[in-house]
Amino acid sequence: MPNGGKAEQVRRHVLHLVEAQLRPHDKLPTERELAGELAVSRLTIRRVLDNLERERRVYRVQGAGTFVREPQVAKSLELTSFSEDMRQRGMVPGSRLLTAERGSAGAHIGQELALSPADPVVHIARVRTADGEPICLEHSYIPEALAPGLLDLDLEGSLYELLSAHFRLHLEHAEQTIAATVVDPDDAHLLSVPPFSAAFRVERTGFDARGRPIERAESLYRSDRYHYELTLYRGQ
Amino acid sequence: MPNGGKAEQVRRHVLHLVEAQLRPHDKLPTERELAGELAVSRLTIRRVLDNLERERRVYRVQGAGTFVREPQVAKSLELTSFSEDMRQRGMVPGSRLLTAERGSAGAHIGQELALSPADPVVHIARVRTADGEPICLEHSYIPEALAPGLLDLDLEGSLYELLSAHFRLHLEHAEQTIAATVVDPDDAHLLSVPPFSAAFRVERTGFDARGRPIERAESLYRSDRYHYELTLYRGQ
DNA sequence: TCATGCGATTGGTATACTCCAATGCTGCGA
DNA sequence: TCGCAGCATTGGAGTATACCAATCGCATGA
Repeated sequence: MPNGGKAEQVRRHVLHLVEAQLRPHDKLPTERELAGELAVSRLTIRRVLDNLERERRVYRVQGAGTFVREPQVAKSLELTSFSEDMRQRGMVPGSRLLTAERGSAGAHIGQELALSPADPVVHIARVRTADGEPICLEHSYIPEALAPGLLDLDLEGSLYELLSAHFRLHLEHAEQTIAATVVDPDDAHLLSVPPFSAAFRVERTGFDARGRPIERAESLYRSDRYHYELTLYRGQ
Repeated sequence: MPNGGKAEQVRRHVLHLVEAQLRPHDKLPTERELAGELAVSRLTIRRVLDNLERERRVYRVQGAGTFVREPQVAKSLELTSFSEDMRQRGMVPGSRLLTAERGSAGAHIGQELALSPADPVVHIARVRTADGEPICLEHSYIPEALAPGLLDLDLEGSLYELLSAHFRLHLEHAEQTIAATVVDPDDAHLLSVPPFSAAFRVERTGFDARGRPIERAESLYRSDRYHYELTLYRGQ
């Protein structure tokens, strides 16, 4: 048996139906039929369909059947790096390094990163670009103790990929606030937009799986070239 | 049996442990122990724990056990009505009705609601308030065929609760885009902010469980009194 | 003293079975 | 022709059982 468990095979079979054979609102075979065709128990079928239902690929109506769901236009919001995000939008990510220096955390950043104000942090300021055009002005702060020698690496690419590959720091979740604002003249120049244009101010603290703060980022996004698209769901 | 099924009882029991008895990273009883104590089968326990794991209340390590997860600070972004949202922030929601009229959908709104441009829609414009202060200027469009007589109801409260209670229209998910903008003088007056202040422009199409568009809403939120706070997770 | 490996424990996967509850079709009767 | 009762179908919930796979502690031997 080269491929995974039965559930995995069932999943592939059903997904093939959903993606290639059927259209939205078409009815899938009944659970009992699937169990018979694929020679697995109905409970296994149900576990697979439970997952597909959670992933919003199908919906179920008791007494009626299981049906193919209308495909989503926008993905639900997930944690991605700027680089990933831009690649998904079909653009080539890049950045121009403005600042890369060692300093003490200070009260504000120290608070966010659970450090004392005197602890050393690495401060990186970059203009992030997509297809060469400025999109975002980003200040990142990383505890130096977690990433010694970070300043000697190439900081033009994805910071997260760097932290993951060189320091085994894997971002698992982030807390983020998003506000609307207007850009002041200095920042406007860096972003190549007129002064007082509309922009997003995004403040993010990133954590690893153990709940340790890894990074604080404070960014300014042009609103004319960047907006959020997301799908929201009713909780429970 | 006044309360729900066994799974529901098990869930309450385990949730009590997680919230009141144990601390983060403490070990829950094993699945077999829980099954014995609560006199249900292990499979029922597992279904409950599967759900709690998805909700990030617990985490599991094969061969080791199930453990209480570190509590989340901010909730992940979920679909809520303006009224719910404001109540969660500890404020009293309200609204001032500006417009409530019947009209034809037109090309743009028709497109979003999957109607032809001539189909009738109800257009409701309101200033949404929190503790009496304007927060958001909102234009809502609802297909009249789905909610006949909507205009005769009290439109000062939650529109979603109205649609749910009177027309069995239950919002299940929404696709939303968020942009940063500045408010023009007319809208600034309605929101009691200076002209050209920063604001969010939110455009949302809401769907029911079958994927039918139910509502289109185009809103303008003051940024000085409203911002997004959310927790993001790495996908898969 | 330290490493190795074995075995008990714990979650992961799969099966077969039973009964319940919502849906929706069919046909009968007014 | 219309409405409704009844029944087959379909997903929902629960049980008992078996075996697999990762983990961890303990005992044994170098």
